[in-house]
Amino acid sequence: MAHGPVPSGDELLKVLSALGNPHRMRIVAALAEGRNYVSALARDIGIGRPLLHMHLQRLEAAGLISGSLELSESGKAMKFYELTPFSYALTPQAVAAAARTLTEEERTLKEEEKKTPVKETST
Amino acid sequence: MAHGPVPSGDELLKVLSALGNPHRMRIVAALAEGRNYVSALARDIGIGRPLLHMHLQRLEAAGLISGSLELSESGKAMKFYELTPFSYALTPQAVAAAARTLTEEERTLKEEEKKTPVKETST
DNA sequence: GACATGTGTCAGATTCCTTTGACAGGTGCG
DNA sequence: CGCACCTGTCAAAGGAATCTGACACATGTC
Repeated sequence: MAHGPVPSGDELLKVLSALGNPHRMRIVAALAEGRNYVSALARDIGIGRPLLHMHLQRLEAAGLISGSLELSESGKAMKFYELTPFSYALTPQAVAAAARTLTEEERTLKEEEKKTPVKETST
Repeated sequence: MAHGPVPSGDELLKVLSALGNPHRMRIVAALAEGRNYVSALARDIGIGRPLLHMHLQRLEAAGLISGSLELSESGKAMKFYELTPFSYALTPQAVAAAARTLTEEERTLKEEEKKTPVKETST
């Protein structure tokens, strides 16, 4: 969590859009009381597993939570999620600074790629 | 700045979803350099007036900016927008606290209320 | 083997958000 | 009056995000 000073535009955008959802806020709230595994978490919040799975991925992609697959003593595989101690200061200046580093509009980027020979993606 | 300590869930949700958009972040960035009126702002950012209008309303609804209709010396009506000095601390605890005060999907709630006399909860 | 628990993914339906173009005013100026 | 600038709103289209049900797989227990 090294974004105390100035997070990049894309990073902040990802965080904000990830947190700007009631279900995901509740997930964070649930994880704030301790780590938990998917099924129990789904039961706890009251949503389906597939849906929770999607929200968890979104939160993890934003770097707000992290999941680890562990084995219970009984031998069953269980994926535990816990939240990452993040900290963002939301002020006009911070948002403005981040906005200036936005590389958004991938569409525009792709347009550029069509012009520029984009040397394949390491595949 | 009336939300230093603990913003309500709905308020924080509105703020986060408002800021979680590249165009709106850019709008905040543009307004950070000073107040401006709609048409000029649209030209400045590079989007259409109707679209900008919608984003401005979203930001204003979240309490992040404020607009005032003024008259230029020539007599033309121009709507100036300027940003409000907001400040939110984005931490797991803050989000968790806000999430607990979240109003349940008003839509679903209303629907349920109309059908069933609400007999759940209280567990 | 049947059952309950855990994991994950998929396709499809839905709903929400975003975006655009056209429209309807208003004013001042040549 | 016609042009340029300002304001606002509307409906339709497009796309992205959300949500659901069904599926496949693994494990331990009865």
